[in-house]
Amino acid sequence: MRISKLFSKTLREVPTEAETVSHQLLLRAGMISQVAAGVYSYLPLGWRVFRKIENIIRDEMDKAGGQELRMPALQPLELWQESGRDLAFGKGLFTLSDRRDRKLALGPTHEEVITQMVSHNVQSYRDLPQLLYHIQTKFRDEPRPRGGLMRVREFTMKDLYSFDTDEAGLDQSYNKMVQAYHNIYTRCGLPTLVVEADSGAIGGKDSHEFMVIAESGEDEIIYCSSCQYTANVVKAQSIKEKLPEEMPLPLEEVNTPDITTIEGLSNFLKVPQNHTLKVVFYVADGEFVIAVIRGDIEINEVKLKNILNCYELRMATETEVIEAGIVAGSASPVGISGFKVVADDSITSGTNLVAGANKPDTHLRNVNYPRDFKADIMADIALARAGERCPRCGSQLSAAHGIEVGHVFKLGTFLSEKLGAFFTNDEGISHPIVMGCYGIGLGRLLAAVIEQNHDDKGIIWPLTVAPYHIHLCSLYGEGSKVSEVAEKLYSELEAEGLEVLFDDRKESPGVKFNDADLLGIPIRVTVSPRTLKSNSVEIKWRSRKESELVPLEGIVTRLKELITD
RNA sequence: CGGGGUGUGGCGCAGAUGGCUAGCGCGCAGCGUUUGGGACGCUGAGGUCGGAGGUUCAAGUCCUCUCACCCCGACCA
Repeated sequence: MRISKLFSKTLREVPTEAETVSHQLLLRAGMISQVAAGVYSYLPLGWRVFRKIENIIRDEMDKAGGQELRMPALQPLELWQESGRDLAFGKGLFTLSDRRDRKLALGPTHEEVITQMVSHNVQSYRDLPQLLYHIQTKFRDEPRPRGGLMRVREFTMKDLYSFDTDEAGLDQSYNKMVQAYHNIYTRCGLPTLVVEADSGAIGGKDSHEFMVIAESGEDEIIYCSSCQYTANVVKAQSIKEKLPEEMPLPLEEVNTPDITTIEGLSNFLKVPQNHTLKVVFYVADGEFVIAVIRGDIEINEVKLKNILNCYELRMATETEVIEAGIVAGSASPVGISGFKVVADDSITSGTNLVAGANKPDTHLRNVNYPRDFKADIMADIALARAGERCPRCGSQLSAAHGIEVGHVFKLGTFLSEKLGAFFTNDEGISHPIVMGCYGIGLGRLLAAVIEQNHDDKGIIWPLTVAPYHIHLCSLYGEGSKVSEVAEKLYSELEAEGLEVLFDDRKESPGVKFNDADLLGIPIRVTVSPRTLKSNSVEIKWRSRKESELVPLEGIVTRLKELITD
């Protein structure tokens, strides 16, 4: 490809809307173009990278025994109502009506479609296991698209679904996929971490995410460097410090003027924060819920949501709290009734705690569980934090940010049961098929590759996903011998099937080199009067600092070797 | 959805107290001079100032409404 003919242009200045590195570089290199919030076009160079990633994924899926098929983006809404997941996805589901006013959804994922299809095609244990996948556009009405390709509303996902007769089979399929995913990321030049994850709207039991560690990542990972425990914060656990037991004392009211925060309370009464109780008010699918936790710990809303088994969980608004007759700032579960109380198990340790008195400017000393209040649900709803101790080995936990580039789920049988995907086993008994699902967002993966492979000048593509392998630069070309040599080299390389981007423009060396650095093609080959003096060209890897002069003779085979090594 | 911010040629921006032909840099086109890390000169093209309504002799500038986009939070590949 000649740059002089290339549709996209590079940008000198960083577009103001771009914050993350990959977004800036994709825009500057002319790889993508925004159409609406969270909706992008891929321009020729970006699309080439996309297709390379797609092919790597396809290759690994096929190697793992996957069969590629293709399901539609447009799906009947009924299917979602049948599985009940229209509620789980909520507003994230794009819906529309056809001319007969039949309701349709743009698929945010494809479990329903494939499960229904499998229910028609699989009757016997002899038909299992199956690994089916496709690479298709997904639509999700994200509350907030962001970071360029990081989080968009229309995106391409590779999703594979496994169908097995039992848990052991599922485990096998699951492990195959985990291995295939590792291969994919490695081939894309991305080191990833497998972390324990929450399954969210997808549902199911075990679930792991593949994370690329990056400052710009949206996710927080809690990990233990001594025992390899790694989990998404929303899932992570930590050991809660046990507090010494004392003799329970009688309840005592204290006046606490204008004290409404745990910190203020702790300072005012000279009581450590871990000797206080914190209450937070939520609305879970319309029901008012009180969450109680030790004052020094934060509530993990994902854990809370899972315990409550609800579709929508949000903090209660100020008016809802007032309408519930609660004194915010001095609230506690002591002496309050009519609400569901969920308590973190941290409150079972420690005695004589300080909690609100449910009266303005008043708190209670010597609150003891379960003497003074009861919880409807007692569970772990705490947010784990770096510095706390590992639930597995007791060492100190650390935290890092990550980009979620893949997610795998052991779904089990809840969907096959709902959608009627059963098989007959060798004893003639009908069983629900055991399912798993495995997704990779291609655009996000592409962005993550850039986040991991760039410098202040631009992108540094790994050879495997680079839009082209060779960036051929001719300096001061027009009408000279340089042009003759470069043109000849270009056609020879193309004839050999090498992927070459040829900068044949009438631009100064500075412009060409800067563009080459920005575009990040792995090998730069420069032809100029200077190199021709010694009958050679200059070869420079984008990833390295130094360059070398290489004789023109045999240059094509030399380059071919560089690329295949 | 809550909070913050921005909309002015393709890109980045400037346009106090309203004032006459809306500027600058980059990019783009033509000509000339340059030539290994974003060269220089001259000439030129390109703008419904996000949109609608209003105030005024006069609106990019003031008022009302609205739309879009970005960033921070609650969600996900």
